Amino acid sequence: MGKKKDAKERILNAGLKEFSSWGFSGTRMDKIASRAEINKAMLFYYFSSKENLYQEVLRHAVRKILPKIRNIILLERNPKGFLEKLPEIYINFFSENQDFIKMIAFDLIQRTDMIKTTFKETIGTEFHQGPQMVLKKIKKWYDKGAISESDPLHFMINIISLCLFAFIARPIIETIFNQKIGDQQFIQKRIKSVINLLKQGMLK
Amino acid sequence: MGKKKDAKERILNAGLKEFSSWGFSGTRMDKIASRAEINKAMLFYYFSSKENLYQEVLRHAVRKILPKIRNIILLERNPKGFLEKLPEIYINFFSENQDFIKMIAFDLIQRTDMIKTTFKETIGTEFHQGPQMVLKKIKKWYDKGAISESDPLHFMINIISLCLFAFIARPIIETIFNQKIGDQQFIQKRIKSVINLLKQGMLK
DNA sequence: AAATATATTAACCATATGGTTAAACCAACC
DNA sequence: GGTTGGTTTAACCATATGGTTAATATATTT
Repeated sequence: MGKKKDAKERILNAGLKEFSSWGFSGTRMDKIASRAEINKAMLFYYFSSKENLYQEVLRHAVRKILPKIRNIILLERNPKGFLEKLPEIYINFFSENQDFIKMIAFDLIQRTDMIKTTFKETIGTEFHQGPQMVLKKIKKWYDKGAISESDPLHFMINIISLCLFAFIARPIIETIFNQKIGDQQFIQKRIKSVINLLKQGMLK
Repeated sequence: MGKKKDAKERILNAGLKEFSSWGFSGTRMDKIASRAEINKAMLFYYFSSKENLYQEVLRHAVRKILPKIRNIILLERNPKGFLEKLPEIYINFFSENQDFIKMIAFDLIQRTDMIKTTFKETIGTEFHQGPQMVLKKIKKWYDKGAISESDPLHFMINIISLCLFAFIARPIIETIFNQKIGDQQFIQKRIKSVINLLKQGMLK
């Protein structure tokens, strides 16, 4: 096999790179083909359309993150552990998968319906009632007096915002504040800062 | 005048709407034209190219937010006041200018060089050494023992993340957690939650 | 009112782009 | 060695799209 079955995989990788750099409409099929070092017709042979290739790439990527967070988010029974472990996992994953993040970010803005569908599909099959269960768990923590944020939704938004945003807004942050982001030092500091803020700010 | 000078303004508005919905390459000049209710040739008559129109729209939008935050960010001498006032201004502005946010968000991902230039231009002329001064001010607060976050950059990233992210990630948050965002109730709660978290988490 | 400058339009153009096709290639099996 | 089924390619195609042009309408100036 070797070369043969590689093609599909190479296309998916090239697709991720291109789509995450240029968005759906900015991406050219020719460029994906040349990046994957195959003839353009192969794209359509394996994936039938740009739209479809895009969805496959997205699915492929979404499936990568879910298993990583599922265990923490569902199994952790203690708010302190939750606020210590989740940011580290999120931030490390995001900093290691910036293409993925960019692609998601594009969808957040532009192709909202599609990403809703993709997430529903993927969450539906692999994640079940996850999100609702998490909200319930957080509510219980509040009722027991373990945390100070009364609204579970904002509790979660706070965490995700602090972990993700820096990696989306990276270029502008670098420009405005004239500092480099993305090296290991920044990431470690980011993890620390987020965990400190969350624990001190939401734990009782 | 009336109808006449309107055209340019109408084009800029239509441009903002279209560019923020579809990104640069996803936006069609014809659609901008029809939204602005003018002939397509007018776009090129006034703005000479898509690229140029895009930049004008972006500049137009960036200039709107800077004055709003400048005073707070430069004049506020007290960390408590800073953390109370900034989130409210940010979140209200973002929730009222979602097109603007979306357009910026596109640039953050896709056209990083351009947004760097635009910001440098606009900040350069209208904002001066603002960002550096803010970082210095925050450093002083830390040295005086008024705040617990030692890194001024992360201090600022924390604030902006918490204020902005929800409005970018809105569709996916709504999907995952099955809740509606964007109505007045959510915004008020968001402001409260952010201010609480920031004060409790970063003030000493 | 004539002349001049500005605004507006319909019809075009060149090229880029997603997608197709028909033929060739190649491995495995008989 | 030939047949079969998947894989790969070069050459095409139809259409969409950014951009142009030349003529016309509308103000503005003299």
